[in-house]
Amino acid sequence: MELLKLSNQLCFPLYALSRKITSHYLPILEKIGLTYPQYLVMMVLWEESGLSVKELGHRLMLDSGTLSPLLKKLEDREILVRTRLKEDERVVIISLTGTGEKLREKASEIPEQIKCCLDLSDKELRDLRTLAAGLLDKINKLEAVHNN
Amino acid sequence: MELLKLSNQLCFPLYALSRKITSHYLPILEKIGLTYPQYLVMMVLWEESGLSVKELGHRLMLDSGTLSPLLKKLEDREILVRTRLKEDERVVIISLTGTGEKLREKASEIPEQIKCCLDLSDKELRDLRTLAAGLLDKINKLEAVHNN
DNA sequence: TGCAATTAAATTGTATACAATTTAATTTTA
DNA sequence: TAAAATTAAATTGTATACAATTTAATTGCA
Repeated sequence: MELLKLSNQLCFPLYALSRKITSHYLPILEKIGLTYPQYLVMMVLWEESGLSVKELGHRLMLDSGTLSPLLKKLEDREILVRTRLKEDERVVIISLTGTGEKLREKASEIPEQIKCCLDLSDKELRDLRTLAAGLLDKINKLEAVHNN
Repeated sequence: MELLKLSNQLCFPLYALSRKITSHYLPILEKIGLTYPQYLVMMVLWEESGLSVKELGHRLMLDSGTLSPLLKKLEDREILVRTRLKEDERVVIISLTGTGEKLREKASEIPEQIKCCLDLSDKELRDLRTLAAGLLDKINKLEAVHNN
């Protein structure tokens, strides 16, 4: 097998598919005024508000270089607030405002809309999610070992 | 199932996994002085030099907004050249220079190194590639229909 | 033919990603 | 306990992505 062929790479289909799926979110997310990474941040915060930037970054696998400006934009729009933790002033806590909480209702239709517009079967979605989540997990564990 | 939970999304594991895998390429690609998207461009050109920007964009699913500055950087480093097509001056043809061709030899070890550092089994790699490539194909066909 | 529509790249503007550095606060330790 | 090490965010700098616009060339059609 010609290893340097694009079609034989794992990385390319994954990279292209990820971007493609993201692009399907755009017109839908536009209606509630969020970008795709902003939507991911909001999903985490809808599950649990009041997380630190570090914890948010851990769950999304994003660093403060990406999150800081993104969170600032959401704060400007009064979707969330940033508060320094009293006990440790280094830590910034991200909490949803009423506006941010309310956005959840508007977002509740999104997963269904995406599934529909991608026209993938339940099985395809599930298989890919399981496989991707599994590998992600494995890579993360590998990195954890490597860092200790 | 709580549809708005991050763990139940397809999009997130795919997005995170794609970035994670890309990040594993970085230290390896650094040695030959390429970024990840630049490496993808080079893989296409090593297979077939002399493509138009449009065709390159089609194969990589990237538009000229992304490719133009990227190609300019590679041209500055004399890895490729851009030539206007005589028969149609709108078209820019991208051709590898000797330097660009030679880079292939340096890159030939990369797929093996990646496979090794990701520590994924052949089966995992193959399954994910097949599934991702399949879905990508399906989505592309869907879009093709939609645009006609 | 001549001008409107189309097309291919490039450019512009906005929003990530992420490495590396900086800043400020907290811990550790000599 | 005071300086050194560590930590959490923010900032800086570089490189994508991609929508939208612009520019220049080519086609199509009235």
